[in-house]
Amino acid sequence: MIVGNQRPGQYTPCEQCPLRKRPNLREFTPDELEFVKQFKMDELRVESGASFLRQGTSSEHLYTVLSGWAFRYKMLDDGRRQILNFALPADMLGLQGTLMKEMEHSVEALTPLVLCVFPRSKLWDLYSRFPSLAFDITWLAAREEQLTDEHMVSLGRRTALERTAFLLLHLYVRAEEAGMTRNGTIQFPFTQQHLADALGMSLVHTNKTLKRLMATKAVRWQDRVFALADRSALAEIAGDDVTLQTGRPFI
Amino acid sequence: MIVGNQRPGQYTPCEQCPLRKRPNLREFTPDELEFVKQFKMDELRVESGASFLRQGTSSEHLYTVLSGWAFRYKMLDDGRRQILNFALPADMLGLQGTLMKEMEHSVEALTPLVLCVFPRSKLWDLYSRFPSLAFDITWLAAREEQLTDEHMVSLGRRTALERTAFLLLHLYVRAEEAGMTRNGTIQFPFTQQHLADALGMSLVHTNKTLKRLMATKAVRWQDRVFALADRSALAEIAGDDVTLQTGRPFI
DNA sequence: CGGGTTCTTGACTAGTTTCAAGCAAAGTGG
DNA sequence: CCACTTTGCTTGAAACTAGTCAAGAACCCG
Repeated sequence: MIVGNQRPGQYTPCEQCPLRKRPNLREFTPDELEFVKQFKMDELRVESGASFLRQGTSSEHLYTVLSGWAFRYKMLDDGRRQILNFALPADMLGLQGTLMKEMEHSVEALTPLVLCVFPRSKLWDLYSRFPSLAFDITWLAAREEQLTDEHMVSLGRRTALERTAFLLLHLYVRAEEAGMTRNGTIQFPFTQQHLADALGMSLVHTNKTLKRLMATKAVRWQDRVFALADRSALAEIAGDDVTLQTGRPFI
Repeated sequence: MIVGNQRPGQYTPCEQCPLRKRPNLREFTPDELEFVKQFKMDELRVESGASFLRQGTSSEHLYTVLSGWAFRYKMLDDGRRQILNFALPADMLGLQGTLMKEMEHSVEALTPLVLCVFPRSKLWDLYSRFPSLAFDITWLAAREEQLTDEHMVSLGRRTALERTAFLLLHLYVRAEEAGMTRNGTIQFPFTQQHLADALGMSLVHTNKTLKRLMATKAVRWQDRVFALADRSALAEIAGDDVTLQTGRPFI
């Protein structure tokens, strides 16, 4: 695990934040931008496969994903793992660890990850001086819950095929919003084991379900490249289409 | 469904809020109390079985449970239901509906329910003038997510017996914190169908799993009365004990 | 005293996991 | 540069878990 900013030359100033250019994100006022600029204390690069937040520890920092993929997960004592959600650029991580006594989940990088680091100590300052930003943080927390609620329906009540279709569609749509797709195609960085741990199924059954799904021609997924061939067919199989909140904030 | 305060004589002024007496809850400052008092616009009584928040609608209000049980749930088109979480006194409901365009889940009363009603329109006021309360709302959102994360592990990775044991223990502990238990005993207001929908299992299988669990003598549950006979045995079966955050806020 | 809801049980079926083995691609080290 | 190992994907068979169907018992309410 790499701690701290290893390449100071590549530090991204908030004025030039690449996330700012994305259409779906709400604008900062000049005041907010000025505050966020000094709220950001560092940039952290994490190599893929490293867990930079761990269940049972308290985190001094709050993070926003600048680039790359991560996932939140929980482990049981005997090694069973449940992936709770994936994190993409503009998503916030570690809020629980700064508000609560300790984190109850871990976060691992799926790809090389660049994170903006915010100190817990200035969070109070943010809440006092920028209620609009405080609002945004609450919004992000509520959205994260909305995503996990939806995933919970999959785990509890959708069939293996439905839930696999739904998760792939969900991830595709989020990646699309993050501008990571090209011609209905995206490089998914996870393995079938990750998918299995997210879907609450065994690896073998996930593999067979994936085959079954690909037999419908709605999607293709080979060599880590995923192609959404027929969205409405996939949504049909999933039993529901995926819509994301528009005009979302980030910090 | 009963709308508005039907019995004005029973309106609970915030100074005399019964939740305030509970040990685990954080205190308000006099200023905060004064604000909350005028933030509370009404008291709502809902009869059991009524859904007072519905997925697909936007809610003008935010609620805090004063007394009674409720549950958050989502329905699929064909009638499958997933219960996401239960709500007890001091829990906040409807935050998603006030922050987002619309609710993505519904909430139904399990018992006659009394709710404090807060208008969305004054939420901005709260964030501007009382950062401490804004912090509390974020805290409550983060906690709700923590609870659903844990439940998600159950649905995805715990066996039927483990997840049943865990949910019962979880509900008992929360009810205990809310002062609703007596001598290791509590009146649970839900049916096996509710439990099944929370556990992501069929009614029949839930019933059989419950029998199996009761055969261990760790718990008893008859005629809606639940008795935690041996907590450590139950925690052992669940694979994990339940601990709640201490010093929680409420509004 | 019905009629409805909830709980219970057994038998059967469908879905899922586990076990085991093989293959391909990528990475490692002499 | 070529064995060798590791990782990820794939497949079939057997064992187990959970769902569906069906029916009866217990209880509550009006």
